[in-house]
Amino acid sequence: MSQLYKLRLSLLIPRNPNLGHAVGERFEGTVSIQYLLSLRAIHGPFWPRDTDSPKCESLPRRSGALIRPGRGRDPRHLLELAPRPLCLFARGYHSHSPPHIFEKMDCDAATNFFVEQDDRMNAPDETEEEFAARVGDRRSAQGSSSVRTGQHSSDHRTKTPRDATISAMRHSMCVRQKPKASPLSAYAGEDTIGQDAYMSNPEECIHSGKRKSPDQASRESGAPEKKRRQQSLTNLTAASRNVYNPACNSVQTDSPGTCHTRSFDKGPKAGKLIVYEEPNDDQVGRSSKLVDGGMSSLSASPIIMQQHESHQSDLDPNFIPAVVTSASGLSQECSPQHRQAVSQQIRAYHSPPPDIQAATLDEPSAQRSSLIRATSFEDGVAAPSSSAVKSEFERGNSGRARTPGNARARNGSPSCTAAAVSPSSGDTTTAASTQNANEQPPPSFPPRTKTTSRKKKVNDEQPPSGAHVEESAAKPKKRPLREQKEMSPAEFAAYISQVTSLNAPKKAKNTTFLKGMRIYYVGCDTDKAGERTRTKMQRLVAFGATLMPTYDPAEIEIIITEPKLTQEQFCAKHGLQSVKDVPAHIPILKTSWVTSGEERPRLDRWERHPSYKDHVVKQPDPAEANRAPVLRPTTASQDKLKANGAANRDRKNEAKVRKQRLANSDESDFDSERQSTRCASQFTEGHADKEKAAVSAEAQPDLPPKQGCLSGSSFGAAGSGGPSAEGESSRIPVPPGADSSEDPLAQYYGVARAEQEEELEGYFEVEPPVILGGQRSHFQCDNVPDYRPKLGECPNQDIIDIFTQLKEIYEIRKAESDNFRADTYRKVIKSLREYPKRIESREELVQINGAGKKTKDKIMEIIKTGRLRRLQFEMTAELDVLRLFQGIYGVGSITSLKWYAAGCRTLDDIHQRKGGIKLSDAQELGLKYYDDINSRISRQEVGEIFQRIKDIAHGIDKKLIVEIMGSYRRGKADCGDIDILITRPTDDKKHHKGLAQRMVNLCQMHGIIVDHLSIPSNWWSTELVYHGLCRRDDDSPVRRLDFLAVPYEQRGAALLYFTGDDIVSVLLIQLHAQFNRSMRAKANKMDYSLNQRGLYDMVVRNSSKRSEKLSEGALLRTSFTMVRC
DNA sequence: GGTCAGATCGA
DNA sequence: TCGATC
DNA sequence: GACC
Ligand SMILES: O=c1ccn([C@H]2C[C@H](O)[C@@H](COP(=O)(O)OP(=O)(O)OP(=O)(O)O)O2)c(=O)[nH]1
Ligand SMILES: [Mg+2]
Repeated sequence: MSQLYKLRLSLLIPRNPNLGHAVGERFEGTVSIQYLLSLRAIHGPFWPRDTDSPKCESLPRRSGALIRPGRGRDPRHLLELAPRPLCLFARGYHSHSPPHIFEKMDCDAATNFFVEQDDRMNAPDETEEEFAARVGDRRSAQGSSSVRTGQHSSDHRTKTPRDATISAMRHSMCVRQKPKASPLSAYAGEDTIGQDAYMSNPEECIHSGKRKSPDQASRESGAPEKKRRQQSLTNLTAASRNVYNPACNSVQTDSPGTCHTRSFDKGPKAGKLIVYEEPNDDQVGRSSKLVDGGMSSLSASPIIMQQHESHQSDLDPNFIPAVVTSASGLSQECSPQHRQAVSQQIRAYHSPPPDIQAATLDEPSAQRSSLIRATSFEDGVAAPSSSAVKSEFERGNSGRARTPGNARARNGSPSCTAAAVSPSSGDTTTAASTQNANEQPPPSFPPRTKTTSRKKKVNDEQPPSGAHVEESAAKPKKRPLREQKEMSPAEFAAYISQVTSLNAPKKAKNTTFLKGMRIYYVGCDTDKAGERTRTKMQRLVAFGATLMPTYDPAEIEIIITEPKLTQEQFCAKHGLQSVKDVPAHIPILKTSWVTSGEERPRLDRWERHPSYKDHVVKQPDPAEANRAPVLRPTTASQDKLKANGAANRDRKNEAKVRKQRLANSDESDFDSERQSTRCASQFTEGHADKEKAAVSAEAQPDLPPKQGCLSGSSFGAAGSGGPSAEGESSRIPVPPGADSSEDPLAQYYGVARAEQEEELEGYFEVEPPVILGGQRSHFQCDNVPDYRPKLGECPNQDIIDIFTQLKEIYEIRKAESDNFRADTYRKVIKSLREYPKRIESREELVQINGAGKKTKDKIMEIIKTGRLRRLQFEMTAELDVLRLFQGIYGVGSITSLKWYAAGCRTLDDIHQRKGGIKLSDAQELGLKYYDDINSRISRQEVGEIFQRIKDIAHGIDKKLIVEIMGSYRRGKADCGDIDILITRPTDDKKHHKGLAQRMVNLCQMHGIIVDHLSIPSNWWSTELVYHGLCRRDDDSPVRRLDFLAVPYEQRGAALLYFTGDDIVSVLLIQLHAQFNRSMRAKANKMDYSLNQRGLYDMVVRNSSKRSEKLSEGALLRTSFTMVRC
């Protein structure tokens, strides 16, 4: 029995000016708790605004009211705004939406609820009493009962014939989706379209499935599929024990086109997926579609993903079971019984209309999809106040100058003016008139037209001659480290060294940071090298280090350990009495030392770490002091030596130095090195000061902060701040003097350690204001929803700003570690933004999702002291350079680091190939069009370009479905690129193979496409990815253009993928809200696999034990994607 | 102590 | 296989 | 860095 609540909701999402949606207003009425929950589930947690009426006891405070549909409007329209149903999952899984939602909304309830939702809301003219009387009694929801019965009710698969099912779906959709003449219909209009499209889906599938001959199917799937099959079989063999008999799955499809709801109870965030199954056509057409997620089903827009036929098409009946069998692999984690149980939960389900893909795809106007609206809604929620809204959308990325702040660091402007490359002349495209996609290969296969010289694929490779192209889909997967043979750390060290050395010759030159350094790494594990240990070792080797497998004081130069490893443990591992036994000349550093390279060619960061090592730390300062000195000398002998200098610890100095350098001009490596060294020494002093300051509480925050600021912010500041010090440092070589600083350092260490041990890497205090200043406008919090205490800024903006900085740092330097920390910060930042009031106590932090102990500590520190000590220490200079380089298309963290190490500091350096660096074709273009590519594109321009391309496409084949995706589809005010999805119905038995190429060729001829960034491996496929550069006209900037062609059956999944989630760009870094990732993670957790092609079931993942065998069979795939049959 | 999305393309 | 990108 |  559902409880009723009075609800006054305020829709916090202002209208999205780009989509012309008006969402706001208010709704007052009575609804059931389920309704509330469902809304919340869809739209994510919102802060309760009016706490007066809705008694949301059952709802966590935070999850309060979500919406505020228009006054007098049927709030249900909001459902139609829901982006993608599965969003729930995503939210539930990644975004920290309280799991309880899933708990409360069990599958049955959710499913039924959706069907009945009409009845759960009061009619406009209905009194509360009336409503209560009606809704209070569950059975009252008879209206849709028939539908319900057919669709959801039973746990057993409905026997409803396919047609019936479909019609039932339609019916349900109608009921549910189209609120009576809702004012929203304006944009809800798609529903109709959606329905049609939706309905056609299943039918088409079946159709195509049956229509296709097994032969054909197998042909299409091609070799890869076979391979996979073989592999899978192999796998099976290995794991033939636990057999999961699909036959046991009552859900089996005997009736065609049955929809199943699958529920999952794994983990706290369990949810469910509703799967639509095609008729069990043994040979072909078996496809499972992910209709949506539990609650999502309520949304008017379910998403359907169909598997590509080819995936299953050639699976023979026998094979399938086998595959399933392979699930035995899973059995270890998930017993057959369990799976069976789960599967039994599957019920027939009538999916709601899938407007999304259908609508969009079928309907040209890209804008009006509800999805967009939905998304925008989401977006709005996240950020905004009305004004905010605007900001949300408009601000998008535009706010932050795409031109990286780095630009300043840029000495020379990259000649961005380069003219577009003229289209290749002899294009076959010419022929491109309107031809239909034929089964048969085009008469003359279009030659690849890449302007740039590319040798690679010969497009024509796949002769269209009728047969064969493998569209395959076998996807290679990377094999988890754990699959590798088990080895002890020492063994692995030796192994990795060897392996690397074999491959090294090639790369060697780029990975020299640690070249020649004999490093002994000690992880936390002893017996066998775990994932972390392996990763670290690999990294060390990758950077050129000579990894010593065992602890041999005579051979070792440096010891690197994990922060967590205590000195006691260290000693125990090596049979030492105390760390003191470690020769003074061997510094014990943390892993971060390697990655913390400062500026110099070799990663210097590590310098700051010399002090850390617990062992060392514990030891009297002298010890460390000694080490540091020793280090230098050592380093002196080697290139890296420099880096080692204790001095290095201070990044600030270096940063400053660098900045100066940059400002002045590049200096030779030598100089730079020397400088850094000098600086370092001074730094130490600086640190000492800081330390003192820190120790004495914040009594003397000034000095330290300033330094920090200086280093971090601007030159000028630097000069004024720690003036003499820095100035001198750079000028005065600090020879042994540096050593003198050792003492101070020692102290610093002591203090620092305590803090550092926590894991924070050394960092200096920085003045938040300075750092934060420029970026603020880019934060979503800029505009705050009215329910927030203050408009314009989040109550915890300062914390957010600091965390944002940390996140950025980790992202730019992800090459050196991983990106998971940045992800964590992202989550926390998001949570903080959603938190309505100023955080004052640690207890409150419980509500900040994603914040663990360390994060909480940081937050508290910020609250108490106004700053995070550790924060920046980042050498802004280096960071700026890396960021600058990463602004070049095709250049990521690793490449930027290499270039930096090679001595490059500006784009001019890159141009000149300073240091002998090499650029790929794409990077070349990225450099050439640096500014263009890094600027946002107005919707207007995107629309124009898209229209031209679309026209061209339709000139080739009117049946081509060409739709714009990405941020444009989401309604963003500006776009980073132009994403276009291409597909084509196959009802006339024709396909779009080769048409994408013709599109590209024609676009080139028309001067729209100017160059290519990457070309599909096979043009003759219905499934391909193309990246290029285009421009509206000769006077317009060059823009990135992405084509994604997919088989018609996969359009749903492709749409889901390509539409993605909102992205907030901050200083060249894209921060995806992670919609795709989270949804995929969710699917994964449920033992499904979701990708741009569809949702796959029966994914077999290597289990620990099996891994051995598997690994042996090198061919082993990490997972098999099967379709339930 | 493992996992953190899953895929394509270039080199 | 790795790096970058979607 | 968090979570399982
Ligand atoms: O790591 C990623 C990046 C993107 N995508 C999907 C979602 C995204 O929406 C789509 C297009 O990518 P793009 O980089 O163009 O992002 P966008 O959302 O269009 O934003 P913008 O182009 O404005 O930067 O590809 C992913 O799945 N994973
Ligand atoms: Mg885009």
